[in-house]
Amino acid sequence: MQYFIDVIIPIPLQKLFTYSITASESGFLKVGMRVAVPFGKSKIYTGIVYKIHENAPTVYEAKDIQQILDDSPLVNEIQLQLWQWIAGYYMCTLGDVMRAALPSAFILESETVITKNIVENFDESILKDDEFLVFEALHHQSTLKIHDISNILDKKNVLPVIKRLIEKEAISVEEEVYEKYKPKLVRYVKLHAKYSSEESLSKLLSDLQRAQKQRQIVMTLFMLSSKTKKPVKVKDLVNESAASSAIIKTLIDKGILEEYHIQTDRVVYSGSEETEATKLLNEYQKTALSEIKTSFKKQNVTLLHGVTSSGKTEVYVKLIEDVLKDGKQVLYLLPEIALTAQLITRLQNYFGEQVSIFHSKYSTHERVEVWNNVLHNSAKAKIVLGARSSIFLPFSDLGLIIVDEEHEQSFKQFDPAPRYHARDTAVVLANMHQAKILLGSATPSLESYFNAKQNKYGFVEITRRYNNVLMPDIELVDIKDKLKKKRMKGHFSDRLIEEMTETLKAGHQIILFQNRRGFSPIVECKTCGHSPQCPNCDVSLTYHQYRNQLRCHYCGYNAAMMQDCQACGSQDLDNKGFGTEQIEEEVKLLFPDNKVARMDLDTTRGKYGYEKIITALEQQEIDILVGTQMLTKGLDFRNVKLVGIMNADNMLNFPDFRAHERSYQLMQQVSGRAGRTEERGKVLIQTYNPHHNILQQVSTNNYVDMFIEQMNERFNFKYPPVFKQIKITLKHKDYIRVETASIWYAKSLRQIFKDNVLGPESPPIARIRNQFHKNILVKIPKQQSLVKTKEAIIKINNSFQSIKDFRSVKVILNVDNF
DNA sequence: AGCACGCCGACT
DNA sequence: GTCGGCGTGCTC
Repeated sequence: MQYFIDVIIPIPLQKLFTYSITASESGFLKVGMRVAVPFGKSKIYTGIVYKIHENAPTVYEAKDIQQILDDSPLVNEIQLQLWQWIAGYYMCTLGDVMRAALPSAFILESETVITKNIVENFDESILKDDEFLVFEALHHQSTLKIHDISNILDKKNVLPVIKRLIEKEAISVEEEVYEKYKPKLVRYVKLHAKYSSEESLSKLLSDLQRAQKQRQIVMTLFMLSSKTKKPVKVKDLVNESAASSAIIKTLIDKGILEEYHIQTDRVVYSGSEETEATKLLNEYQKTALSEIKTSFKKQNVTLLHGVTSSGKTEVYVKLIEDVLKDGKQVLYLLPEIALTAQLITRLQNYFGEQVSIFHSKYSTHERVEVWNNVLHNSAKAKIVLGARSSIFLPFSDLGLIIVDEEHEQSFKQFDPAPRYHARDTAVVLANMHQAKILLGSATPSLESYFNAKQNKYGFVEITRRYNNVLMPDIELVDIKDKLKKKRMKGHFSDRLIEEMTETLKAGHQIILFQNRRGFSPIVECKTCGHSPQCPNCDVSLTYHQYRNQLRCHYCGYNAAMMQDCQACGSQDLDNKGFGTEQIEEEVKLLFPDNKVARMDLDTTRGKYGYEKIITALEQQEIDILVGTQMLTKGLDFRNVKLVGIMNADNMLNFPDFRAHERSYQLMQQVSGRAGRTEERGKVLIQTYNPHHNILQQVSTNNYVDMFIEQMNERFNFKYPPVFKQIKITLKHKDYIRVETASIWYAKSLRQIFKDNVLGPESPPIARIRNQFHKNILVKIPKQQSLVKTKEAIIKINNSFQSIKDFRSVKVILNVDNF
């Protein structure tokens, strides 16, 4: 009997690959284990066992696997089921999903290792110069990597050289696979066992009379171990005795000390051992909690619509407590940026070391440890607090998923496939586990609210803020009118300056929101009208004053700011539009006595850049904070009393069918930062169009009106959530080619979907990173089968790929188009 | 996606 | 004449 396995390989290919295994391997291997398999001429990849069977492939010879990498499955059956769902729903391959799901340390790669052949009297004269350099290097170093050879020869393509050396039998190559994850070992020392008796110890100490330093270390070690009754780390010993590690090494070499290693977790909970009792809920929270529980009896999914600062987190905490009592796991999903120290500490105070954190700022080693803790259902990972990718962790017994800030678009992965939405995937995951899932937001997405209204989801509301603080007072300021009456100072209306002055006088803090970073998005020559463009993208370059640079926000291109116009040489340059930098500068001029800070992508680059600003604001070292939408994410600043939105129009006019919904959410969320304790907060929104419906709805905090009106639009224009949609983007560096390709694609789609195909259209930014884009939209009515629609699109896509002129055109399928 | 094979321009 | 550019095709 022959045995085979079907394997998922982390490459974007539709099919699984079949390898042959021995009978004993078939007895050992289980679905979900990793195997290293040879692929192509020389590569070795990590694959996940998907199926074990006995059906020999007919049209090719299956290769043998190279080795088995696990002794128990790394991925469980539910996960594989979820992967399958993601690949199907989001139209990508299992390989794409595997790449996104596994921490990269689990995906081993092979590396070519070059060694010298042992040949007597090798004739070096047959080698050419570069070949000799490599050969010579192997005298000093037993093995070389491809990368090393690139360095030695100082060129990129070194394969021909290696090939010639192999032909001349000077060297040989081998593929080496290695584990990327290394458990963290901490070095400990103890006194050698032979000094365990009093007698031998005192002899040792007298022997060391002449080596005071060494004696000192032995004494310190003695002191430390009797004080803590725990093993002593080398690091602690060094610190405590103020000795160099060289002396410790001497002692180890002399056989006086003995060193040993203990495997340690990288992520260690450092809080106190005791956990706090959870807070008592107020009556609104209590009602919400019991309503959620009732709703969970009927439905797995419930939407919690709680106004900003209504204390949703406390409600989540109570729900988590219940689930933990049943011994089940909890997943708490948050947008990356809202995953702040504030919230983490809060949860750790309640649940201690049962909380694990999982997000992209964590190193791959730390992620492996969280993965393993979840896989073994360890007590350290009963609650996982994480960003979107934590839906891929190997949960075996999930009882509850919480998706906080459920409206956040960052739950949708954009660039590499799988382009999944973590909230929607979490709903599917919860169903697979028979778990409950709670979606929470102060400004729910139309999708979720619609589902709740259709009774697809349960629905619970909290309409009061915690401590009965009033919702902020929102005032719209007409800047068109202010301009006419000459009541603007730069980008500040007299009203805003007035309120700011008053707030500062009362000792409170201010947040100013401007949804654009940099100093000004367009630099224009006043003489000839020329403005510098990005050489790779169809956008104007944004001027960044702090580095005196022009930068492209799409590809990262940058250049020094020029002194005069590059087209006509005029020195009369003008800045059009404004960003956070410019606002910061104007504030500094208007309020020279107050501390101003800025929070955007540019000031939060470093690992703790973000945290630093938040802490400074909390400790009231900052009076006025200027920032982009980063400011909106669930932060709790007690002393902020005024929020200013510098310009509401640029977000409202954004060319996207969700722009109005997003503007509402954004403004409502920023407004929510004002007056979170006792006193009522104030919000000023500056706009050219104060009669805009969205602004009216924001100022009256009328979510339902916004929902009804937007749903009408979505209905009229056949947009989600009324219709489903799939966006198809084609990219190529040659404009003519994408254009012909997209016309062909749209025509084929129209043959099946008729009027429900839109485009092809060039997006507002037609070229990014030297690639021209074309979009085609397929609208899918509710009654039309989603599965069949996707099948038809895949069929068209396959025919498209088989046309050789189109093969170089990149196609991106974006399901749901968030 | 890699990576090899294969066919044409710019350098010794 | 070679080096190296990227179009084309395959990977169990």
